[in-house]
Amino acid sequence: MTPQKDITIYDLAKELDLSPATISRALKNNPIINAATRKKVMDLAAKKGYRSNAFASNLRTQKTNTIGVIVHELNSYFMTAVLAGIEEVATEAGYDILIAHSNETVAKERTNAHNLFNKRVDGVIASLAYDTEDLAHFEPFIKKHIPLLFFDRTDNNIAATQVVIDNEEAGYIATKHLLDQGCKRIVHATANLKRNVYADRLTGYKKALKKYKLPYNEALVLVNDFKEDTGKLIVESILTMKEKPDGLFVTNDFCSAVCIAELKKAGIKVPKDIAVVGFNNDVVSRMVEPNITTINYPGKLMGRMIAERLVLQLKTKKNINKQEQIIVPSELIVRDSSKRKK
Amino acid sequence: MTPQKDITIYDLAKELDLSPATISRALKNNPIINAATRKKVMDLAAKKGYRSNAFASNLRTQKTNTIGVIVHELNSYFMTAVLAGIEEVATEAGYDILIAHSNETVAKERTNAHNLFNKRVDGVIASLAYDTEDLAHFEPFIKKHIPLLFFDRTDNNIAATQVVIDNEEAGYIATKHLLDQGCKRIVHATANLKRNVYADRLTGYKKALKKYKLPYNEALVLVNDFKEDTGKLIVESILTMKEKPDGLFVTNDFCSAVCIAELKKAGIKVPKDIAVVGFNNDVVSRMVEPNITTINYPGKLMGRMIAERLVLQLKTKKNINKQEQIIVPSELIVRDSSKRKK
DNA sequence: TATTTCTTTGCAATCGGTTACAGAATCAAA
DNA sequence: TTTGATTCTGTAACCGATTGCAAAGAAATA
Repeated sequence: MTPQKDITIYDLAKELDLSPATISRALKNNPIINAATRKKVMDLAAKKGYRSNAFASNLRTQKTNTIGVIVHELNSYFMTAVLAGIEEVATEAGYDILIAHSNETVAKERTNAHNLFNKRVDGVIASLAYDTEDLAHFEPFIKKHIPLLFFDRTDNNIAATQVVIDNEEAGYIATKHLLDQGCKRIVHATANLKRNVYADRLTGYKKALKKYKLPYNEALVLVNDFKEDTGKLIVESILTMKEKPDGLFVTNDFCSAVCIAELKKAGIKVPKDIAVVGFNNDVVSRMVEPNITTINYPGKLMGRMIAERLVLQLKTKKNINKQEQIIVPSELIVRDSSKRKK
Repeated sequence: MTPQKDITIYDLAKELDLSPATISRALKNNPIINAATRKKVMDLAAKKGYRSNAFASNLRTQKTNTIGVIVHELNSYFMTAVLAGIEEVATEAGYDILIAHSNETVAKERTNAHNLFNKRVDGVIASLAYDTEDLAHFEPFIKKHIPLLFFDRTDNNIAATQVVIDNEEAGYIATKHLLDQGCKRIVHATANLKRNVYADRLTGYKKALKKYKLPYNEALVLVNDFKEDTGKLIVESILTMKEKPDGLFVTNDFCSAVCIAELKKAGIKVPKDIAVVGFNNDVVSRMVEPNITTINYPGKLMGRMIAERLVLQLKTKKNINKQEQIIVPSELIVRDSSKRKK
């Protein structure tokens, strides 16, 4: 029971009395090789269970056919959808993907970036962590002209293609919806305003208020992270407000679900007393009672689009690390958590 | 703006007038190299931004320092916790991890296994997909004496270390809890009985009934997958039963959450009319109303344990692909969805 | 038959790091 | 001063696939 040894092109060459060069060419369907020879090689390779040694190949060709993906989290419907989209396109184009998750911390994001750089991925797709401010760890890719693209959580201070939704518009629509339901005092619970997504949604929120000629009140904007007990904190804040709000726009479905549970515990009716809108259309938004009104955005499509851009950049060597923004559509899905009018 | 060229040990060697061999040794902290020389090399390497070429190294050493992890899904708290545990231990031991998700299908699991095999990972940790029956795609690892370990979703027909909870015991405890709450007619909603986890939980369910001298009624066991609308189907089945059940044991928290929502829609009170117990202690179990009684099991610990075994096997070359079972503790967490007694 | 062209295959260098073995240099002991 | 041990560094082969160039053989043309 000794371990099975790997078959190399040299083994095949010896057995067929050909040179390794011919074997190599035959295996890659190089038309310069005689069809009969090619078939012989292929057959023997299959029979012997030959598999190409990627290291040798990568070393020689200086390519890895691998795309690195850095995500800020894994545990969400949106992210799973994005990954699925990326995978589809990448696989079709002959690339493997390498997933690294930064778990919402720059520290891990930095490590992941270094790792992928050392693994010499051919391209990188990333969504920034919660607290990333300095993007220096992405510079090496740019210096080496390795395609680097961002989706969802991005930053305008880096030369890269980005695939995003129009967060300002989404924030505007969500807020407008609450206003249309008759809300006059809307709490906006969101996260780190250094992240584009949250900053833009806040801008949209402000814009909607302005449109309805309502004053912007900073005290109604609650900035937190979205840890598990953040919902509790938000509701506590709400409960201590002298003038009670009648609307709540949370930029995260998980958190809005917790908020709803906490509000109910406190005897506040949703949507009667407070209408609630979340963000992301996560599965949880359809699980809690009442179902949560939310912003849906197409994860899979975003994944596909960004992977397509990347593959195109790799094939054409054009537009690599050029600042460019692609906006995909998002939509408001109205459910019971915000319905106050017929 | 030409892309930055990579620095190699040859570049460093030339600049320091040393041989590549010395550079290689110095960079790996080989004590045979004079401390002063080593420092010189290290300093220059840092200054020049040298990074080792893993392909060259892997090619020569026939090792990748990479562990492949195949998970059946990504989008759950449990899985994220397991991955975090694996990552901690792996990183500490100098291994990278490579995540592949099979999205609950054998087809992708097979592809992933082949991919990891071709990437020549040093070891593999896997949790089986929903419909995996034939395990042939894992055989290549065993043939090559590459450590292969399973967690959670496993199979007894393959020679591998497995880290699991005592699913039979968990099923027993969950059922017993419902019986203790006065339930007499308990529906067991579960999934593919070919998967150990579901089969064992059913055994536990049966055992509890027997203990309480209640008859086992096959009509009360509903086998489905756990797609998004499965909860709806389960509740529909329940609604059509002539004798209404008073207990529901679902082996998945997401699904049990949907069930609760659907039951409520149908005017059935939880836990008064039907007491519900889920499985996994997913975040959602604390989000829905009432909070769901569930079985908690330690994802991070499982991740750490299995990675520790793997690292040990890699270091010692012992116990590779030996059938062995490690059981980690699980516990019932009682919440409102099942509480009918004080 | 001689010459040219085309097809097919082989030679050998290359990618960058590792390591067994040899050899040089230093120092201590005889 | 010689010998032996010790410490440090270098030489060169190797891992396996790729590819520019040379060359052999076959076929076509003169």
